[in-house]
Amino acid sequence: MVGKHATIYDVAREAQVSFKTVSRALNGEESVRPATRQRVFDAAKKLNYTPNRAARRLAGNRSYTVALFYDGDFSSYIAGLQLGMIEACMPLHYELILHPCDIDIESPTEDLTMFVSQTDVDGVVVTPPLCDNQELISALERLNIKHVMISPQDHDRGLQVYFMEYQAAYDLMSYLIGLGHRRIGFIKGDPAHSSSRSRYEAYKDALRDAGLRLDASIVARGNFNFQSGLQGARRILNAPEPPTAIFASDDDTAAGVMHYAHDAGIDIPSELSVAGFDDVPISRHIWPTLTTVRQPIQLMGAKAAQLLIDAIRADKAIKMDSVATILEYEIIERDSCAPPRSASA
Amino acid sequence: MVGKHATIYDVAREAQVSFKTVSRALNGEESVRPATRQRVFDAAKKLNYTPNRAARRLAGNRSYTVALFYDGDFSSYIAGLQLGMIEACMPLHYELILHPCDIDIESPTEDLTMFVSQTDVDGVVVTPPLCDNQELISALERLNIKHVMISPQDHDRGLQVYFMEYQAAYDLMSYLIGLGHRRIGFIKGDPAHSSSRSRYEAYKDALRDAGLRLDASIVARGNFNFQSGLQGARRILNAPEPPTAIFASDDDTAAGVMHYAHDAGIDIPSELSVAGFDDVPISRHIWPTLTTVRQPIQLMGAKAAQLLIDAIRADKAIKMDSVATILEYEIIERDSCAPPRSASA
DNA sequence: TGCCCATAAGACAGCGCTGTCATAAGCTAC
DNA sequence: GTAGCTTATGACAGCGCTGTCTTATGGGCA
Repeated sequence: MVGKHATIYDVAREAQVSFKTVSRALNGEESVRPATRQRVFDAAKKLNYTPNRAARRLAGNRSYTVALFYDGDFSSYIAGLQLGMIEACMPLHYELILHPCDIDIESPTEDLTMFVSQTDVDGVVVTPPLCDNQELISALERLNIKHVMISPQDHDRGLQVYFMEYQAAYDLMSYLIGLGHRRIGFIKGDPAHSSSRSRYEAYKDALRDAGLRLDASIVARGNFNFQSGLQGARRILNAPEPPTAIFASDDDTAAGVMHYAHDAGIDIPSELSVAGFDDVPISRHIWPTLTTVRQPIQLMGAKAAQLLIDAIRADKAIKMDSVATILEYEIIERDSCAPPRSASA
Repeated sequence: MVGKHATIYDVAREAQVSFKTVSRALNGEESVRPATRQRVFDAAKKLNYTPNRAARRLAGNRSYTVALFYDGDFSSYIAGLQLGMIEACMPLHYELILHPCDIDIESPTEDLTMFVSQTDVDGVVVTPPLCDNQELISALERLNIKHVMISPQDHDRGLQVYFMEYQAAYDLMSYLIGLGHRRIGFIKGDPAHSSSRSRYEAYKDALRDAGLRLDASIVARGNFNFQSGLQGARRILNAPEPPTAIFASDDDTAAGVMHYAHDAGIDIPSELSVAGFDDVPISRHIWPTLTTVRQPIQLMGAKAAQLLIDAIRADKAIKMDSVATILEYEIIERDSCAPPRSASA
């Protein structure tokens, strides 16, 4: 379909060089004289040439494909990473495959190594909580499978992209405390994710640093989802002494909290402030709009893909022991947080 | 990485046949004796053999890859289609590439044909509103690019997957009317989507069939997004005689309507019923939960991919003029709709 | 028993590239 | 001008399959 493609031979003929020189020029190899390279480029452009990927894969023994390995639902978070990765992959002529893994059912390590060997992807981006699975990461290292981790716990190992989780959560707490809140509830994230721990630590530290008491009756377990926000809010808002603000470990959880509050006739933000984390689209669509921390999710995906492809290309070159890209976060103030009544009264 | 793969030659040696016979057996071709086929299968399994995709692509001149062509944001709708497609593609050893297209900026036809020729995907799934772009579809037909349309307007042309849009919207209207509503507002969808038209037609017909008057002051334009729900609600709820219910053309729009109502202190559902369309996740996460129509989005994606791959494989076989898969919809009753006050009073 | 045809299996080329090695061209230094 | 080097370019094989053509094998029928 869509007519025949020009091949490397056509370009070679047009540029009056051997097909091998075309290959070299187009792949940016060193030993091609600038003038020759230019001739090749011109010929390629004239013939509207694009290399045949199947042939490259076969001859080069690489797939020019990377995978996004994730666990659980295809959340907005994963969708964001995917978009970022596509954005980075396209111009480099790499393709992206999604690979969902059910962490509960079978060994994710086996699942991933099988997948890599069958699809021969050149590398993988590993998302939380999989990137904190020691066995999995060790296996990737041992088998020399190129990989980049997104927001892992351990920052001294391998290629990774993250932002300052702890700092961001601490800042958000400072913001709430700055509004005058003295009793702030907390709903934890999925215990399998290391971010859950960082956020909780930040919560505790911020309380302590502000001279506030940690009260277990207004802290609830959670799971990074709507349901756990609902349940957490039920527990916390029915505590003997309910808080004036709740910091939910992510936006979906916060949406659950707000849902419960609405049901219970508790006004947000006048009676209860709610803050989330992530800044996924729902935070702008719920009512009132949610104050949260913006993670640069899509950018993280793009950076991860770049890092991965660089590593693939460098391959035999220097072994990069640990390279991290640290991105910026931002607190997004919206309508779900306000000074507590007591403070304003 | 991950050790060497067995090749077709290894299998051939193991099964004591020529490599060509292995190829035939594994590809399900006719002329292989059952006993031979079995030997080949056993050998393949024993050696844990998987065909090398790059080699197949190169030799077979096919890419074993299909694309999802969409316009605008990567919405939950597109995400759902993608998941369905992946689900169908995986077992058939096909890969999926996403291809976003900005319908406004350049010619989508040129964009798509360029894309197909560069990536040599074997086929494309075309989503609304692109699937109603006559020029685009004609080009695909002319160039003999295999394609499946999702919910197109014209049901007599090409391969397609859809559900009864009009009927679904009509049913939802009947539901609202059945609750006792006599003044029902409507917010249209993106005029570029043919579904917008169907839903609006259904709205008008249902009103007429129930002997109700169509009142332009409670009908608003829209765009299938949160923002247009917000704006539409402002217009409709400030009309001289506001409605007791609003049917929003999709869930995001409905979320916007609910947001506006909350801001304006209008209680849902006691003062205003709101219904959406699609049943994307947000409909369960907003408050109150949204009554809507469930489209089997993921299933549509899966069916589309199946249809597409079947068509690719059939290729030289019978030219299928028009094959449609029609799926079921379902009305999901949640908390955002109730009888109007006047009726209950 | 022998001939013919259908069906099963093999031989071979080649898809469009990349890797490796061989060779030509260009440059310096004497 | 020429040895002796570096650098640019070319020749060639081969990646692991599929398509096409050719050859073996076996069964039916006279």
